[in-house]
Amino acid sequence: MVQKGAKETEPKRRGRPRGYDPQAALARAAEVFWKAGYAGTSLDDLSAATGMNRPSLYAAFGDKRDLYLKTLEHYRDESRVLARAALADDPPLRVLLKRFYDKALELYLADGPRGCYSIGTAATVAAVDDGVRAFLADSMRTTDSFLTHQIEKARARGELARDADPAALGYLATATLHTLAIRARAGLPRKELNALVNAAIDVICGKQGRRGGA
Amino acid sequence: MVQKGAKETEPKRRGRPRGYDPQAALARAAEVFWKAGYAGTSLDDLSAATGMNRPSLYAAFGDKRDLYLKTLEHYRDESRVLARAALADDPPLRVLLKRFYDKALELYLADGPRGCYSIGTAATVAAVDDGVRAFLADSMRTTDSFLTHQIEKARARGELARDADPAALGYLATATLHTLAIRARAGLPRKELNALVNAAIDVICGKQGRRGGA
DNA sequence: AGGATTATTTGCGAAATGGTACAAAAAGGA
DNA sequence: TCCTTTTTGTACCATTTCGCAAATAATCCT
Repeated sequence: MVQKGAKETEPKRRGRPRGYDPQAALARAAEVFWKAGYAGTSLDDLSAATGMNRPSLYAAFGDKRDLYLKTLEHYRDESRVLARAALADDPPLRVLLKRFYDKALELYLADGPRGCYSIGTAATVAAVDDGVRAFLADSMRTTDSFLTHQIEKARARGELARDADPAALGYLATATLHTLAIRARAGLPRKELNALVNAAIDVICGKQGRRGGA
Repeated sequence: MVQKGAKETEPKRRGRPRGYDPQAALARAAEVFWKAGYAGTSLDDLSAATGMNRPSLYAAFGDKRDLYLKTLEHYRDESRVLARAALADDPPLRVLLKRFYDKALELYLADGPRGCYSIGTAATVAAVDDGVRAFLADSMRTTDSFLTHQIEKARARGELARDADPAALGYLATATLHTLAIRARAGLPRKELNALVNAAIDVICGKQGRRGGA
């Protein structure tokens, strides 16, 4: 029988070979959607970005909406990899959050001030498309849970005040990510975004409102 | 000479009278842009919403982008009225913030889960339109300043710890507004949004991380 | 009454958009 | 070699989109 997961034993597919890599095509498509949003991106734009003609895009990914949803999932999966990387050596909360936000900012500023793909584009579509709305809602709840869980761990390890409320701080940690996403897209300078990151970390980690030096 | 500002002495305008009120038309236009975003809203949609034919829309407001920018300004002006109303009787910071966020949520949920007009639609356009980006950046800085200023006042009045940092807390207060805007648009239930408001207020006003009831 | 001014209406045009049918290309298998 | 399968390419379609020209309507002014 066919061995799944072993690339070198994959049987030769009949028919003409694909001229594209699905993951690479999704990443290319996301790049153009990231700039102009869903409605502002045409099939010609997507075709040019992926190097695939329109019938090929349809055959590979379905219609425009299907493709967009797949790019959102692709972005979510890539973002999770980044989040997990921040946990690699089980760092203190302050270090974890700094890494997390810095990684996010790298992503949000990688190709000019594009901000977060999900918030920058899916928020607009969410009001008129239930599938996109569900994706966005899920995405936010996942972020809440991730950050709240890290804050709980930190409190249990004595890094936070005993009466710190992880749910409340988790909300604020997610709110920080969201505001960074929008501010990055609005072109605010990296220096301001860094200041915001440091401020948020100080508040969340218990140096509330202290005037902290870098 | 003509008396400006006195409506009853305004001279009769020559020519055919207008069949629309500019402010009402802007509000109607904003309603449709609010749902589908800038690129997802057609001139036919705007025409139907405002009751004005397309040439009239062009004559009154300019092209589609001009109209959109005018609706953003209209929304900004209306929002400022709401913010000032929260200040009417110079309340303590906790009361002010509660009012501010509650008013925002009323606006964000007034016609189903539409969220904030500016963040829900302008963020997407910002990446490809410098005018919209500038509007969004300005808008966020104005909110920062407003909230930071209120926090400074509260600290001066002894409502906050003496070492509270208004700039840091101001950022978090704005971040809270932004996350509410996105969550509302993503259809998260009002109950969750209320919980987030209460959590943020507790952290900002100095009951950091306490597990608060109701 | 006629002219000037301003607003609305009708109809149109060029271009763009999302999607599809079908032929051709490129492979595996008998 | 021929058949089957999968993918790509070409051409096309119906509809939508944004913007505009010109005629008409509704007012004020002389």
